[in-house]
Amino acid sequence: MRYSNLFGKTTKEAPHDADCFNAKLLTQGGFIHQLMAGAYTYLPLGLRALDKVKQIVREEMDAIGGQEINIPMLTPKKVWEDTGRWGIDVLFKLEGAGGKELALAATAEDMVTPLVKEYVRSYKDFPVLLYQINDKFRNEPRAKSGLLRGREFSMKDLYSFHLTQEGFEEFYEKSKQAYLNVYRRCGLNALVVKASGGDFTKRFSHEFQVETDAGEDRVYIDKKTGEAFNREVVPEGDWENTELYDIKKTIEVGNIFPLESRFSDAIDFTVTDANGKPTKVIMGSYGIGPSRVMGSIVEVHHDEKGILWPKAVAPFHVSLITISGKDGSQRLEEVASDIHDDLEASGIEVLWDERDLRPGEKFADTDLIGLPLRLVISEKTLAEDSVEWKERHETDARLVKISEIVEQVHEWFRAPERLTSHE
RNA sequence: CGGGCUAUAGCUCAGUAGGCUAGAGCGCCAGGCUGGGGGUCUGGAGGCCGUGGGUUCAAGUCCCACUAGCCCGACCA
Repeated sequence: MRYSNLFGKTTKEAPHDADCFNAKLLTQGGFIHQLMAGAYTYLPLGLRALDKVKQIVREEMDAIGGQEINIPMLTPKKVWEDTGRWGIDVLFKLEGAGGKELALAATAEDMVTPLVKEYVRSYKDFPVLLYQINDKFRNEPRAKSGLLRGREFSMKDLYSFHLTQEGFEEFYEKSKQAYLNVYRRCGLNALVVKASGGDFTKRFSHEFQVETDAGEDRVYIDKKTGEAFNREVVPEGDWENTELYDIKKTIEVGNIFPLESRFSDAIDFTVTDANGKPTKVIMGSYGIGPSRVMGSIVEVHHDEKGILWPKAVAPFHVSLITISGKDGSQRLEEVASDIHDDLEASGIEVLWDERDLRPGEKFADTDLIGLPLRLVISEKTLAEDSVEWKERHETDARLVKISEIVEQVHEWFRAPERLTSHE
């Protein structure tokens, strides 16, 4: 893609009210634009990054047997009443034609449970593993921190339905692993944290937490066992005991939740088992917010110049910069165009900055946007039949022969990534 | 939902004690020089000073209300 065709502009100055790195850098880089508190428009760059996160989540959910569906975000009052949740305060309520009472989906147990009840005919249809990736709406009293806490945000929610406790437990552990795969692939190092099961269950639920200053949570890591706990399950009085716990400031990037039969009971959803006896349906819910993950990646991977996207979620893989003199040479254009086309043809996404700007401005922009590999072609490099190669996390550049550049980019693209934190 | 801060050009901001015919930098438009880290010169366009009310000879500036954004807290199944 040619930079001059890209919708969205970088800005030199940060927005006046940007507090945290993700809001500041994503806005400055032209990834997102705030519509109101807690709601952002994704511009082409931002949407590309978000879609990559979603795709990783999708692949990992498919890998553990999840099937993707899409439930409307506009929902009738009845489903929330049936589960006893019409009154929860984060629900956005609205009135439809004829005075119908509606709500925007804040989560989907209330819709997915009756759906499964209707389609399941026999114990042989179990387990059922359904997920969706779409926007959720929560009327948060206070939206904050860019993409980290919005009123409309993207969320993948998976729901599991089992008839046996063992079956559920097995899947629950599998999902934990799938979640860790998602974070690893996104360049995040997530802690598995025991948290309260809330009203639904006496058991622990599990949160996935990433260490960052922008986070609003605290995680307590038992110095003896290495186990991590959410504040709500740390014994009273031990909160600030740094002899017992390592305390870390974190952002929650996902959680998995044993629901037992909280929702299936609410709508009398039981199934006759092989012995002809009615059996409770055991559920679990598994949430992960791609938009919050995207914001967290920026919080963890940035430096004073801008973002450092991990290869797997970068909006483009390669930043190709041409530096032309006053009268740009024909050859410069041809070499760049060939490299661009060859790479794109093999699935490597290239943002070609062919704008007629001074080099410094292009370098500043590409550092801000944070694509993992930068290639520069100028009269200087052409004189060596070369292209300049510099990865975003490196300080020094080197020259690569034009004849070898495409193959070397392929190798780089396939190689496992060395991820470092830049906070 | 309590407490605080903020609102002036597209963006970031300045605007002293009420005297404004409202400024700067960046960005934008036209042109010159320049061409490997946001360079430089000349000219230009661009404002209901968040909204409504009040005080005053006079309000961007003071007072009240509202709206919006941000921060702290509470909340976050």
